Amino acid sequence: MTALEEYINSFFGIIDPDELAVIADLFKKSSIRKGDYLVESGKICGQLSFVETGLLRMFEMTKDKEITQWISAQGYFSADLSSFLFETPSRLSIQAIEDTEVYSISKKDYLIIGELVPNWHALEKTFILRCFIMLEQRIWTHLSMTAEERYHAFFENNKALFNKVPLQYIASMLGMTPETFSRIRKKQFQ
Amino acid sequence: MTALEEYINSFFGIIDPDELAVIADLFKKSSIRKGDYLVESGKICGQLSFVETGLLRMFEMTKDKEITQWISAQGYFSADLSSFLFETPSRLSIQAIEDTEVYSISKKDYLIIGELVPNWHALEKTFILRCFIMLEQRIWTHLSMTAEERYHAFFENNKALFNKVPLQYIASMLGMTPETFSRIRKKQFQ
DNA sequence: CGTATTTCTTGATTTTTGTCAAGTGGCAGA
DNA sequence: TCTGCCACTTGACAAAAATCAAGAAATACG
Repeated sequence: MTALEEYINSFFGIIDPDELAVIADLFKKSSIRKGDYLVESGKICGQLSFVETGLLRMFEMTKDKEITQWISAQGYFSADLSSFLFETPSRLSIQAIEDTEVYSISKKDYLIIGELVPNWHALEKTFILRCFIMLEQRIWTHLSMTAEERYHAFFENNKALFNKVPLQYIASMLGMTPETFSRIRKKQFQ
Repeated sequence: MTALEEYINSFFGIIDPDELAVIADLFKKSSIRKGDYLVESGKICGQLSFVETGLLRMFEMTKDKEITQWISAQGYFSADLSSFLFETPSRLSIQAIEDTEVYSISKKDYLIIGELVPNWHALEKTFILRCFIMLEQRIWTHLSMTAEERYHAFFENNKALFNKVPLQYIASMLGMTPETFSRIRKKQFQ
């Protein structure tokens, strides 16, 4: 199984190998230079992408600052799901934190999958539902944990990110300032 | 259009009237006494329900307290979506805050819809995606707002709830203590 | 290399929020 | 009507987190 096929399997559920090959074939590889955008706020998110190498950051502007919503590393997908599926303007921007390679599928090709794979709607439902569950989990961390607890929970599951991503982005994604993040960090190592 | 049909339409998207009638017919009305449970944590959530009258509260236990995740009033659905769709044990409990009437569909009947309504999978996708978007919006309030701002944002859109729901539940749902909630409230009215 | 820029850290302080404890008021049931 | 819960409020205090300002470290780049 190729790397891309594994990524797809991990989000859409187990797929028949032949069908999986058909689906994977509709994804096209492309590169995004550090600082460039995969999706720009206000435009329609026209593709669903899986990260092969590099890092993507989803963020949204407030009046006075950017708020990072999510960071996608290898094996994760990146897209504004509601913009991609409903074809509405994206509120989020997606930018490459470093040079990044992605496998992307266009909306047109995404719709073709439905014709090629009999069981596609069930897989698609699984995919969206898994995204929903991830967000439920994340809301839970905000309702039940302090900033420090959110830090540790995230650190345990994403140690690799801490060497590669500007920490201010992780701080923002966890709902705290860079200063608070830095102080929690200091405590952790002394 | 019946009330139930309107509730369904508002979450699943516009549905052909004949199909809508077929779907609505699979929902059965039932009553839940104040304090009784629609879903119990650890068991599988076996139905998807729309509230006709009354109030339901979704909550989850931590070591030392209950955290309210959501309150469903008239027109809203209530279920542990991932438990209902994946048939996994529910982490949440759903309890009636007051005597409540719901229209519920069992998992068995829910699956039958797929056979009766050709376009059902698209509607179902819309439904889950809308739930996803609601959670995205909610995470945004935790990343970008203070407790006081969350209070006001919620108050503006849910004024009616404030007369009917024990305020401690709303406080919990917004991620603050009852005391903080009470103080913000006091400021609001003086 | 060295310099500029960005990112991260640290300290001092303020603001926000939580905790603990006591008190008020309503409301249901004996 | 009285009693005993609940839910809510309030005050005093503690803890958590944000802000502001300065400096250190890392990184990018000529």
